[in-house]
Amino acid sequence: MSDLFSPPTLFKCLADATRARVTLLILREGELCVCELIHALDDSQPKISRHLAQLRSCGLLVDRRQGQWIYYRINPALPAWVTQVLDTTLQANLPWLQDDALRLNAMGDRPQRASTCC
Amino acid sequence: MSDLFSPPTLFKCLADATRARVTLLILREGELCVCELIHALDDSQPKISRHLAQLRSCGLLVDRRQGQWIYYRINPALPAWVTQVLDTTLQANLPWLQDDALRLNAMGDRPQRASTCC
DNA sequence: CCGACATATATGGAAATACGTATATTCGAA
DNA sequence: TTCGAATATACGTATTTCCATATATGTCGG
Repeated sequence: MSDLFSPPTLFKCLADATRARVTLLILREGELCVCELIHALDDSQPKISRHLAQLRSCGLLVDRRQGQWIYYRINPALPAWVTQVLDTTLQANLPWLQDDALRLNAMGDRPQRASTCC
Repeated sequence: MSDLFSPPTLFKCLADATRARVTLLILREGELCVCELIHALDDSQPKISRHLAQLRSCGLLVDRRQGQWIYYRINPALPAWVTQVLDTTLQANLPWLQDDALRLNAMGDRPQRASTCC
């Protein structure tokens, strides 16, 4: 069911700067919640949320709720070529992501993931 | 100078079905002229031409004129990651391209490239 | 130079997309 | 069950993108 990806379908998901930044930052970090993304991208909540919904509905991202937070990560069931495209793009564009990554790291009060606590 | 490619810039170029088909078919075949693309995609001349202009102006394709024909190929000076994204996408989506490839192969009177004659 | 062919561009309108603002939903704590 | 925080969605609008039609440009053969 992850073979709904034709090339233009995938590329449309990533053709918007906000969606590309969100996707690559999540790939880099493993998992991020919405408030972390809002902070890292320094953008409005509805804007981030709308783009997350789009990435979720096209199958690139999956979410899980933990308490009041909703965490997004790359869909682990993605076709191999999609994963490969994302990896290649991330590795070659780390500088492009740097500002977002720095803002993320500078963020205080980041919520604890279940996996990192207890 | 080929580093004008941020991720969303590249993905925007490929986010349209016509442009993705053109790009991947050219990558598969090495070089194609406009009339071959029109035939392979079974689409109108202005439509193909407009998308070719877009792919050329964003730097993905380069063209050369030979007589009355204009041949397009992948820009050989592309950043490595872009080439890698294109290769990965092509290899995993050959079935998606098959109809276009079949129409191309079924085309009679294909113009001769300079490299293949003389 | 002229006509035929290959390709490119201009133009106007339709459809898709993105955004800001406002509002709804969901959860946890009290 | 009410409040506040986190997140999602609705709605109206501005912008972008795509297309079809018409026209322009450039090349070749005569």
